[in-house]
Order: sequence, then C-alpha cells, then structure tokens
Amino acid sequence: MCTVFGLQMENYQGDLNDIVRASGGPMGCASAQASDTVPASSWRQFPSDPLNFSSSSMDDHSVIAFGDPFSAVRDPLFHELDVAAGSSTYYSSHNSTDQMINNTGSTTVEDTSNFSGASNIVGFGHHSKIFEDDMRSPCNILSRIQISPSSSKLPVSPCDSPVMGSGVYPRGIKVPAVLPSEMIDASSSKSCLIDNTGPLQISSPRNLGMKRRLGKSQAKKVVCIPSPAATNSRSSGEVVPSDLWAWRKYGQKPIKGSPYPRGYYRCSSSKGCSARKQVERSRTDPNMLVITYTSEHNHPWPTQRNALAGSTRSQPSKNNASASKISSPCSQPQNTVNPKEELKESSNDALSPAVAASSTASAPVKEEIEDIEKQLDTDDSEFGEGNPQTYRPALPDSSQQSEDFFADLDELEADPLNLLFPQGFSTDQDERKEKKAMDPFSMFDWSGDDGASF
DNA sequence: CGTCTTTGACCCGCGC
DNA sequence: GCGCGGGTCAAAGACG
Repeated sequence: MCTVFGLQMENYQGDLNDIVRASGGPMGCASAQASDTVPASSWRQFPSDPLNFSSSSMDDHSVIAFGDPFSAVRDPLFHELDVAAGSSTYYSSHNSTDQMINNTGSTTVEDTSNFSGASNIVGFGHHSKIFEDDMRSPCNILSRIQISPSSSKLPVSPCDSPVMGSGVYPRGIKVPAVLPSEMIDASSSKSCLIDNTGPLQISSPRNLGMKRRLGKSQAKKVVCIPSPAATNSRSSGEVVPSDLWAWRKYGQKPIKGSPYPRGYYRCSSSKGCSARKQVERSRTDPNMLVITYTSEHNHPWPTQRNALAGSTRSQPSKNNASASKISSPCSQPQNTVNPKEELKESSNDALSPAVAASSTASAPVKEEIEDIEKQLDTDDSEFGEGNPQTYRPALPDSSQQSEDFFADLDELEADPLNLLFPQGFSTDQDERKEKKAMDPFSMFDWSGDDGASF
C-alpha cells in the first residue's frame, strides 16, 4: 500500500544521523539527488560495505557531508521503513524556517498526528528511496527538493487517501517505489503532514530533557507510516520497530486532542545513546502511525540487537496466541483478546500497531524491492514528475493481503531479522543473523533473484 | 540475570 | 502565580 513517510525536521542541524544514515542504504543512495537528478537505477547501486558506499554510490551531499563516522552507516530502520513502505513513500520534511506552519513556539505539543498543520510533504520522486536529510549541506535535500507551496499535485492527503488509509501493506503488492515527487504541499492542511509538534528533545537528564523540549535547534523527524487499524490490538505487541536499533519504551502519555496515546522510546542499543522516538497514531487517520525521531544515535547501528529479550517478548506466549488474531486489523478486528490485553488495548492500541507496522512493513522487503526496481525500470519516467494519478498499486485483494500481511506481524516481530529474511531461517538462523548483521548490506539480495516468498 | 513494558509521579515551559 | 500539558524518571513486574 501506499506508505507515507513524513520526515519532519525542525531546524535540522545534522542530528539524527541515524535517519540520515539511511541515505546510505540501497534505497537511499540517490535520495539527495532529488527525483530528477538521479537515474532510477542509481539508488540501487550501493556497495556492500556500509562504510564505504557513501562515497561510491551517494552523491556528495548525502552522507559524506556529515563527517560523521557513523553517518555512512545506514539506518536499518529507515531503510526498513523505506523498503517496507516498499512503494509509495512520502517524505515530509518540516523546516521550521520556511515550512513550519503550526509551530508557534508553544511548548504545548499538539497532536503530531493531527496533520492539521500545513507543513510540507515532500514526496520524493520514485528515485528517492530514502530521505536524505542533510541540512548541513547547502545542497541538502530540502534545498533540492522543492517544497513547493504551490504544489497542488498532491492528490489527496496521503493519510486520508484510501490508499493510505488502508494502512496496510499487503504482501506482494506491486507498487512503485514511491509516489510522484510532487508530493510536496506546504499549503495543504489535509496532507499527511505532521503538524509540528513543537520543540525537540534532546536526551539526557531531566533538565536537559526540558531544555531539549524547548530547544529550537533540535531536530526531529516524523515518519508517517501506515499501520494496522486502530482496532488492531496487539496490545502487548507494543513492539519496537524492528530496525535493528533497540528501542526501549520509557513512557507513554495521552495526548491532548488525540484519542491515542503517544509512546516514548529511547535507543537501548547503546548506553548513552540519545536517540529517541515517539510513536503515536494519527488522530485523523488511525491507520497512520506517526513516528517522531529525535536526537541521534551516537553509535553505529548494532550488528545485533542487544535487547532481544524485550524485543521478542511480546511475541511468544501471549502474542502468539494473538498473532492469529491479528488477521485483519483493518477489516475485522478479532475479539478473542485475552482480558489483560484487552484492558491494555486502549493504551497500547495506538502504539503497538505503529511499531508493528513499521517493522512488519519490511517483511516484503526483497520482493518489494524487486518490484520497485522493476517499476523503476519501466515506469521511471511516468512517475517522475508529479503524476500521482499514475500511481496505481495493484491490489488484487487488498483485504486478503492485509490479513496475510498482518498475520505475519507477530512472526516478524519475534525476530526482526526475519523481516529481512523472511525465509531460510530455520536452522542456521542465528548464524545468518550474525553474518547478516556483520554486513548490513548483504541483508538484501540485490541480485534480483526472487528470494522472498510471500 | 538482563532487558523490556507499564505506569504513576515528577519536572518544566508556556499560556493565561 | 497557577494550571495545563508534554516529556521523563524510576519502581514494579514480566519475559526469555
């Protein structure tokens, strides 16, 4: 389905390298190139060496510009999201200097999922697989991507559109990598934009946290992704996105104006890592999840998750039972929820799916990528410049696919790596994990051979 | 044992 | 100055 990624940036100063790092991924190589400057095939050309690809496959404005030793490290999450999104990807950048619409300085954080703000949605061309968020460079993505206020090509609110609204990403859906690049609409209040949620946060002591909250210079990015219907209940399934980064939930708060709570996560991959994210369900479109990333990882993304205990916890006993229940979040919510989960549901509802969505979204990674590539190879020009209408994801049976897709959520969550390796993980799984982990870019078989069987 | 989730309390900035 | 609201802390419990 149409996956929306909204990247919101506030006074982006180069933080959030984790996000930026994503640019180094196979899907992000050309991100900074904007849709019409890079061949469709460009983004697919990435080195197997995460540490070196930046120079070889990325333009000068992407990772290199950061000078961050880790900047070249692709962010698994972002990558995953991107891939997961598989298809249509919307990037919403929010620059406080020119596009910040709703943030009036108030510390009150409006529901970020409100999308009421007329912030800009940046839909990169299908070439762009990853949002290159390089505000440091004069040639940053935003500079290249035209946040065109006048852009009226954004057909409908990504979040509100039927496609987006479905909030599902059925397996095997053949869709273009991304929607047309003209998905930039700074004036559209209905866009899937993340209203500027206010100041950012920096991690650290409480005081700092406060300061961070108010810090105007802090950067934050918002990723808007489809999620299972609000009815979905993987209550306990509050799962950290399987992005290889380990996220630990440290809080949850109800958000004024939103029926859905916001979950607060911090990176647990490395002690001292200030990376954080907020996950909440869109108020306007429960199918959409808004993940706000703040701060940056101060470490390379982990070769192995060091928090498997927690990450896999929800999977097993309780959730396995519920796994089958989550067949069709968007259609028929299962009612066979254990009392405990049911009780929690209200609170976790908004978040779990979110994460689940993001993590599971990558299940179809390989296939999707291949599809995308195919699409790009053939439809490159068609999606080049703003032709939203051109995008017609083939959804033979979206409902069925949705079911299948979400049915796998638990499976995926159990082992994030399975997201990337949906198959072939039976006996030597650990070994492969290790191996794959060591070589993040080898996780995907870019040879084009269809390894994914959904 | 280590890590995670949950959740109430606390802190702090902003608006009135 | 007070209240509101968002963000964070930290204890308790759960899981692998």
